[in-house]
Amino acid sequence: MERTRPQRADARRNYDALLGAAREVFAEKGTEASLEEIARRAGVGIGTLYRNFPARQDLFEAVYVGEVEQLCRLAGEVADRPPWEAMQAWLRAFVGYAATKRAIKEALTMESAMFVSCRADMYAAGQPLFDRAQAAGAVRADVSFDDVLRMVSGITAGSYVDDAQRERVFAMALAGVTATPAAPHPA
Amino acid sequence: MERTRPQRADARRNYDALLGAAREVFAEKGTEASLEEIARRAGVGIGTLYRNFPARQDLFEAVYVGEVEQLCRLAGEVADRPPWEAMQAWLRAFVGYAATKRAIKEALTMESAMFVSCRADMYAAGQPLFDRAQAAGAVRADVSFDDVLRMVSGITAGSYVDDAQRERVFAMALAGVTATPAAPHPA
DNA sequence: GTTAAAGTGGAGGCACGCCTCCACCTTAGC
DNA sequence: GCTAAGGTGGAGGCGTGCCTCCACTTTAAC
Repeated sequence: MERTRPQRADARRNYDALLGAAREVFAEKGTEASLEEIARRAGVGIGTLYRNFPARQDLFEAVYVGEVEQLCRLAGEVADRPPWEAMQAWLRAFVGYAATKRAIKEALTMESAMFVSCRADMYAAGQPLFDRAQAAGAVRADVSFDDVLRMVSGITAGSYVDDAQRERVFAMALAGVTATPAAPHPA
Repeated sequence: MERTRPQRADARRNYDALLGAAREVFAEKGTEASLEEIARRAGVGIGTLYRNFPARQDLFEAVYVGEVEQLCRLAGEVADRPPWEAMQAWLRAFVGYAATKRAIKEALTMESAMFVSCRADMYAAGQPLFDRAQAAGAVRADVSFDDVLRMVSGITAGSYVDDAQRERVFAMALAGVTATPAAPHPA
């Protein structure tokens, strides 16, 4: 955000390459991914990575901030759609961001100042959509926004046979968000 | 199963200690946990671990086999309860086994012969409960047993504020299993 | 008690990731 | 073109995990 970027052209190119590589690698391997692999993939030396991002946390935060900003923006864009449709669209975006895909579960419990603040922004953006959907009766009354977000992260981080299954499972879980609390006991 | 156990008393003690430690450590750290930590926690040398379990896979399988057997046994025990109640009880047990808790997601896609066979046993045990619940109308018709298992593993592997939230989220997701496919669009 | 078979455990070689440091290369301003 | 400030990248020290190997210890059979 207010991170001072390197000035020289090559420096800036490297900075961007690192960010891109980090986005990819974090998406594939989670927060614990090797920094050397990120540097390799960005085509820069490990020293350059450390010059730009002294700690692993700094790199991950730089990626994460971008994702969160997009998510916040999206919340505004879908606000004029019907409550449940808007909520669903936002949740889909929430799981869609590659950088957070494998790391988002871990991110939900990280403690650094920037994480706490980003999480607050993200929740602030999504919560109104949730409240509206709940008020409209599209979401059961006994769950919180946080519950839904964690459920969705867990499901997304899981492994599936193919994307169709992932989508099917996601839809099934979403149905649980809308369903009435007491599960039916037919038979 | 037909694994030949060490004969000497101390050897057997060590074998059991290793299995117990592995169960704990795999539960906490997933399949990639450090074998040296397992040996440390079992109070034996790393050499002893390798004598009993030449490959990481062997150790994990030894733990996993035990869990799967219990799960298969349980399927028989709950079979006389109402369809949905039985299914639910079994799913709870499925997520409850500590050893697989963090590792189960990974285990679902492992390729070794023993994994494939264990998975087959586990599915064979759970599938009838599922089919019965589906036939009774307690489970929506457009999902498979595999879908549900993967959803449940994903949710279980997630992180939560406390156990109450984990339970709440699990229940919410289960409601999705029973709900009708078409999500309501009120308002 | 003796003894040989069984079992032990940790040192050590290897690989890899973390992070620091600095000799060298690039850039931009002149 | 020249040059110094800015930037680079990888060698190297450290830690940790993997796995092997074998001198030593323990067991149990006699």
